[in-house]
Amino acid sequence: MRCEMKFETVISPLDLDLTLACGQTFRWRRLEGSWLGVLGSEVIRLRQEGRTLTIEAEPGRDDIVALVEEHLRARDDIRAVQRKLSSDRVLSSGMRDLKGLRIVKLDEWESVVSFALATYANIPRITKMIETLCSKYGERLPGGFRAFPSQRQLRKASINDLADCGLGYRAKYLHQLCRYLGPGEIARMKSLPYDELREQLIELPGVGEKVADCVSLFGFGRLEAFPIDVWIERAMGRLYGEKGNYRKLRSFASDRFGAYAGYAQEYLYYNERTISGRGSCMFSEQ
DNA sequence: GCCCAGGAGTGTG
DNA sequence: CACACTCATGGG
Repeated sequence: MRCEMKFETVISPLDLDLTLACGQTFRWRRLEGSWLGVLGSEVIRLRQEGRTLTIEAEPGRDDIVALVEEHLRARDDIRAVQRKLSSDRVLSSGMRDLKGLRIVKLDEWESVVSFALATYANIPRITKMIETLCSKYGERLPGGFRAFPSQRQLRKASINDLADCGLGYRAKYLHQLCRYLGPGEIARMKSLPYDELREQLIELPGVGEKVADCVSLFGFGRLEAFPIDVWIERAMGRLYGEKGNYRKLRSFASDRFGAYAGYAQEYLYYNERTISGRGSCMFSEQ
């Protein structure tokens, strides 16, 4: 990548490593102390040194900083988030060490595809599936990078073509998604309240409650969404003694975390995955 | 080889 | 409503 444009900005608090490597997004690669990724049609390199975030990109756009700031949700008031969640005895102590972990804002279409593919797979595999899709169907970008393929680009692929990308049974869902969900529908859904957005997402093939909540949170930026996967289910049982079906756990989270349930979920998710890799728990049981 | 993964869809009691 | 079963596969 021949980066010619260079910018600096401050997003605070921010821990780029925590934010880009915790399973919200699957397209950033860590290389020699910086992060390489694609936002829209822009190849971007990010490097954090203290409070300074350095952004490098190809010349061509003058709003690269705004692009990155939107992706990292620079306008989120993390202090307000943590103040609100600090009333929760379980989260209050450990979450201070995670204040640099920010929710990211993904492209809506990319989020639907990514999390529909993410069912019943681990993160390395999800990463590979998406990488293969991008390399086969995404627009060519400088430096051998690829944009995330659009709905129209993916429509050209048959179910077998998609299965050849290692998608398994998910190939059929993606094939249908390309025919049911277009830019028009996405534009319309942006203005819906969360509960209606969620209902309409669940109507899509391959999208159930969990995927709809991931898409609501990461794609449509609804911070009240609380996706419950196996890790969160485990964490809620262990830390809160809370067990049951999706509806019950979701209701518990909504009552407890309210408008910032998405951040609470990210803290719990990070912690649960970390301790399974022989780390120690950041949160104390209730 | 075995186990499990940021589950969804479908059928049954 | 709650379960049970299937789906297809690769990474650890």
